[in-house]
Amino acid sequence: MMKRELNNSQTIQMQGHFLTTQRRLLLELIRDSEGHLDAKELYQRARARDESIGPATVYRSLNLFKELGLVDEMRLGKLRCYYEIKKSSEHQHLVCQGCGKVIEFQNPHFQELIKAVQREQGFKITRAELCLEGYCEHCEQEEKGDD
Amino acid sequence: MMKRELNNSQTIQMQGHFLTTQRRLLLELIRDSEGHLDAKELYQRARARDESIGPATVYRSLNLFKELGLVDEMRLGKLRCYYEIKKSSEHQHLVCQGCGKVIEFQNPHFQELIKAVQREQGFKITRAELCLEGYCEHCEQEEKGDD
DNA sequence: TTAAGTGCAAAGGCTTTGCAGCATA
DNA sequence: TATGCTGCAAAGCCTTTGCACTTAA
Repeated sequence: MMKRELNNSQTIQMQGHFLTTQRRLLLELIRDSEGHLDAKELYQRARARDESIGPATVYRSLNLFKELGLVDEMRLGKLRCYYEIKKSSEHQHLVCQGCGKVIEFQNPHFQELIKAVQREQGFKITRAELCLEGYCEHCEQEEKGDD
Repeated sequence: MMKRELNNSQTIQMQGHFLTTQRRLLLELIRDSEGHLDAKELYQRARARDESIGPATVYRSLNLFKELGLVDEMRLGKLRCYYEIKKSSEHQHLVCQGCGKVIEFQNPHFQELIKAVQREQGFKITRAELCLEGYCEHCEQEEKGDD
């Protein structure tokens, strides 16, 4: 298990806010999770590594990270928000309803779609999020078995 | 202002559950809103027409309607859930961040995209929801003015 | 050093649940 | 009429806020 330290660029990105032990931990956890954690889960993982961290710090940090543009907030599956370190390249998410696995993907049709809607509806689109749910190959097999 | 009554097909769709005064009112409100109400807003509108209705009834009814497949639940904009009477044809939503207007649209690229992802990721997709946010022509103008 | 950040606990929203009375099929 | 539904109130979550203490720059 790699445990890279957050580097100086992270400090710079804090834009004057302190990069505290707690914030560093939270950023590490978000990054290491490959981006599919909700606030509650993040709190639990943080707690496992720092007994004294409180939920308030988690929520405050998430809000700060969002504000600074360090993490993206996504609504996948049910109603929960998931967080991930902001990436330069756009990608969308696919959630397996069987095992909860989250897959990231990119597809040229997506950009096509955005452009088309922008043109046809006369909207300037600022945020586009695609929520796909379904069953991965493995869970699809199991589903069939259960019927 | 048209105020069509819910017809018998609605009764049938209740699948054995009572079509009570409250449920009829809620379904009417959801339908008349053209589908972009969250639970709180629905409660307020219901309250305006029936002083005595409580939030519990609204939430219970929404859960029932979802269960029966009478309404669709969508996550648009912030984190709120919006409800609309289920329609046969698929459509997606576009929210204006300026005025809150919700536009429904369909675009062939969307189906293309779903098919492509299904094929490329080996997923069986069961739910697909596209969340677009931006500024409509009118609000885009105002934005420019404010800068 | 000192302003910003933290933990704790309490408060705030929204949603669900338990229960006695009411209304629909 | 009898079960299911409702309203009320209380409880449950998740998230935010206030305050005194701590800590990073």
